[in-house]
Amino acid sequence: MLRLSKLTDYAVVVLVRLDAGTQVQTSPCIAATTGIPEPTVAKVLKSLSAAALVTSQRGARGGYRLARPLEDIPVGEVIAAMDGPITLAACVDGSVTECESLALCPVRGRWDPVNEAIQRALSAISLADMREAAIPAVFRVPPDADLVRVPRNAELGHSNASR
Amino acid sequence: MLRLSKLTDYAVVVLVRLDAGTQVQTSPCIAATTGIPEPTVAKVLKSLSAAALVTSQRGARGGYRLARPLEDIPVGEVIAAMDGPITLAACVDGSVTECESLALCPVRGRWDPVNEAIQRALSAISLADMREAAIPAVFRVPPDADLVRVPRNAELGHSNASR
DNA sequence: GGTAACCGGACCGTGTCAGTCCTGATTGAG
DNA sequence: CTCAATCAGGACTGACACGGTCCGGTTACC
Ligand code: FES
Ligand code: FES
Repeated sequence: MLRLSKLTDYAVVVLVRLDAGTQVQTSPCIAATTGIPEPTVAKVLKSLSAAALVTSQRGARGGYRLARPLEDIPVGEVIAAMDGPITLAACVDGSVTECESLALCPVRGRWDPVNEAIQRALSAISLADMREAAIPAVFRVPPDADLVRVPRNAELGHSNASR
Repeated sequence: MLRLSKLTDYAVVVLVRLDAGTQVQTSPCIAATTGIPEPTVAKVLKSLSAAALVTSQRGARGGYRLARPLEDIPVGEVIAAMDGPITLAACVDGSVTECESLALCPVRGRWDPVNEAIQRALSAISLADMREAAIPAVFRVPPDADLVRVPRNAELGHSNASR
């Protein structure tokens, strides 16, 4: 259904959450304030760090910090960081691979304009646009509260309640 | 990787192929001229028929025909016919379902503008645009040749040669 | 009536993905 | 100096959607 992976959605949530405050934030802290399971948050942060969207501080009192302001992060870049490059079909860009019966395919390489249009649309929207849009104040996290360190064994209450 | 399903790619191939000639074409015939396995072609045609993109003629000497000229078929409609409605995340449009921890999600419903941008990009490109683009003449199928009926047990030679 | 083609399902192997866990490497705090 | 907190990177597993195939039934031409 042309659906992006759930990890990408989490990445946007984490990045927006990371925007509050200038201090580094640990993955357990982010997990607690977003409701996402902690191992998953760690995984997302690692991918984001590999893509240079966040900077990491190792060691005790370490954590993550935004590498760039949200305004400079197009949503397409987040998708590319999590799900790999945006390629609708197997035969876009210069990749000649994959398509086995490419000698017969009449639309060989014809997905390129479509792919390009999507990439352009995804580059025009930044994470700030997604944050700025009208969100009920209830959902907003206070910028300075909840930034206290939470112990690793904090009760999150999301263990097996959903499914 | 934001990749669309292979069936959708096949659908575009089949639709472009169906544009040649005004007569109805059977699925074995299309399968032979495109190199796609015949049962798969039948499945694609069925989905396309359900979406009213092609019209079907039952009975002997039956087959499929384009319901509209290629110019009037945006590629987004084909994707919607094959992969369902275009919904990047689970929470777009009015669907409040799926998102379990929606009370915490800070980007609730914020994928809507992104989704909309993609839909607009996908609606602006028609199948004719994908066909018209420069395709080497070698890959073009002669418009009137190969339109002869092929028996169902024709040797296609794609059984296990590729993998 | 026979035959050729579509119709609408069900069916199953395979591959990808979400989620978890474990073992290091690094750095600040005590 | 020692320890604990935290990130880094990979391996592993179960769930699930997807690609692909097949079957009985129906419709229309010959
Ligand atoms: S889909 Fe790649 S050549 Fe046809
Ligand atoms: S992804 Fe749907 S509410 Fe967050």
